[in-house]
Amino acid sequence: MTTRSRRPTIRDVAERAGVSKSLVSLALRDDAGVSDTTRARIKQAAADLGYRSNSLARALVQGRTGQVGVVVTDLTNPYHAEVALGVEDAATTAGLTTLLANGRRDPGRLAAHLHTFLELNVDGLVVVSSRVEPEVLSSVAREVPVTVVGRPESLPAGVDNVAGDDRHGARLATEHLLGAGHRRIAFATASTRPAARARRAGYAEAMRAAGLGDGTVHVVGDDARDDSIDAVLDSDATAVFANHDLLAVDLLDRAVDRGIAVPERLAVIGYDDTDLAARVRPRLSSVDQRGAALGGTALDLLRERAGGRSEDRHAVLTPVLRVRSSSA
Amino acid sequence: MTTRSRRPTIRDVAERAGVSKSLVSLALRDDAGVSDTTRARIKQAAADLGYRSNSLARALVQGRTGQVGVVVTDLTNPYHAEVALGVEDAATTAGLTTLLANGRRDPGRLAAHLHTFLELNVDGLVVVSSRVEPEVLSSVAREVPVTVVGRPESLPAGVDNVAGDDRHGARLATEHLLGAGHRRIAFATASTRPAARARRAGYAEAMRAAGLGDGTVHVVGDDARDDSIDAVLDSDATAVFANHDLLAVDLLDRAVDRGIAVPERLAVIGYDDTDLAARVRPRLSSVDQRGAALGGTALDLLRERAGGRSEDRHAVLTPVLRVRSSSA
DNA sequence: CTGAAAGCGCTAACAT
DNA sequence: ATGTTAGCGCTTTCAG
Repeated sequence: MTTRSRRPTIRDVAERAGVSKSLVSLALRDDAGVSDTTRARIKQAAADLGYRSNSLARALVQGRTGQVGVVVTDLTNPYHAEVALGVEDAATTAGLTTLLANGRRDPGRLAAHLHTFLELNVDGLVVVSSRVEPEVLSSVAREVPVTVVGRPESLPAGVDNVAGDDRHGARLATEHLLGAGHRRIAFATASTRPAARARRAGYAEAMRAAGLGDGTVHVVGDDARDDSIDAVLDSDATAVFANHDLLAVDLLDRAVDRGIAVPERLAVIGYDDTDLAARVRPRLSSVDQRGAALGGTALDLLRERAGGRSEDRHAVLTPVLRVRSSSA
Repeated sequence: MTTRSRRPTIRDVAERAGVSKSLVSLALRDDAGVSDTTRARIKQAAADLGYRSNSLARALVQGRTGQVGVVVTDLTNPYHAEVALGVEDAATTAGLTTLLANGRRDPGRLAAHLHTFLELNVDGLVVVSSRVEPEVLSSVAREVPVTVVGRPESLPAGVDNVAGDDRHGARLATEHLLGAGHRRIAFATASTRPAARARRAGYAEAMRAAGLGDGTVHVVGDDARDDSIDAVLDSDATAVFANHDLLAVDLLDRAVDRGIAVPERLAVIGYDDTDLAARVRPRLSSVDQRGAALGGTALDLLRERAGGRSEDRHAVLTPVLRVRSSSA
């Protein structure tokens, strides 16, 4: 039953069609210079044998694999998954295949995956993580084009980057709340990394523009049960802009527990526009980073590099506000 | 800056160390029969050059790549993502690397990914989907070991399988509701595929055992706004067991909209124990299929095949009930 | 212990 | 239009 026999090679096809090895190669790749009749005969032979070309061998001789590696910090984060899908779509369109690996928020594991991909001779790498050491990025980028999606602490030379305009997104969210008449608007974050800092800056900017000083920033604990979540609810804020959806959902939850009506007594808005935002009650307003577009852009940058560009590019995408009932 | 120079090969290392090509190969793989001093010299030379072996070339000559392909129906489904992570963990432990591809619920795309992986000469395939055509599975399984995770309509010979015990899981859920005193318990599902049928059977079994006949089954529409969701709420049921978490969450939502108290007036329990279950309000009770364990088992089966087993194996894992406030 | 040579399956330059 | 030949980078006999 399980006839796991040796796979037919180009040689077997040649023999069956009664031609030479190289002619088979040409014919199968629809290269010019093969008569129609011969080509038909060869293709028939290949089909008969169930021949499928060995991409390993081809890659070895051509020096390129047509594969791009995507390394993601955390696939269980729907935003990251969305970026990965965006890369995959663009790659498929370009006739490339993607390999995906999950780093689980661990810089060591992330680096290991990058090296595995290098050994597989991928033609390019997309890093959906801001946790990879700059030295690692830069050493990897010496071998193949690399695009980082997101905002790492520092980005070495030789590496491309694409990120959402966090500052602008934060301004959108804050201005939306201001427009609804809120004055005491707080910003809450558990992170102090670059993306969070940019959002904080955008928030402060909008507050200042409205003559409200720098606003109020709450740096909360990572844990939903943390008292710092309560501190936000205990403040006099009538609206809170959370650095990401998960935090916003935690705030929503605590508010429900404590009988604080959302959005009547407290408006809440998140960031990332994950599935969760559209599922919780009340529906969470959120800033959409357009993850799929980020992923697609990352692949474009890779292809530009492969095409010869040598100066670094840092692309920025404009996010979009999705208003739902948590802030309406 | 971007010195994307030719990667050093085993030849360069040999030259630098002043030995022959093959000796480098032996030394680097810690093969016996190389003197310690020579080995040290060779390793030093390799390190100096930043040599990294070309896995393509190695795979070509060895006929195996050390890679297993994982094809998932829908990575945005957290349950599937969990299975994929389980495979990855087990693979890493076994010194294998995993390649991940996303099929987006499309049988055509799923099949295409399987073939891509075959061309990459993976040593085995894990299919986390019940949507791949049996003919595709069986043709693929002629070339490499294949394990399907889940319950496809039909499973061809030559393919291994691992699935949760859906019948048992459904019984657990139903018995839990019975134990809480419920009598009018409904089963709701949008699917009529094998997993759903098995859960329905488990539900009916538990109901009969309690002397409640076959119970009441609602086949609802896929869409949350569908009236059929309301039909469940309008029935006289005091508890509902939903075929999966997303459906359970839709029920929860509609119940909230209509002022139906959960769990006081209606208890709800889901299946899959996704992140969502622990995040919605009220917290959703759910049956945990133990996705990571399913993934790990899938890899074990693959390795057994590679080790020479020729008869098919169908492994079954026992699920676990997670009780939260939606049914307490 | 070390080196030379063959070959994995394919492509591409070079004949014919 | 078709065939020959020389590798891609590595492992693996088989002689020295």
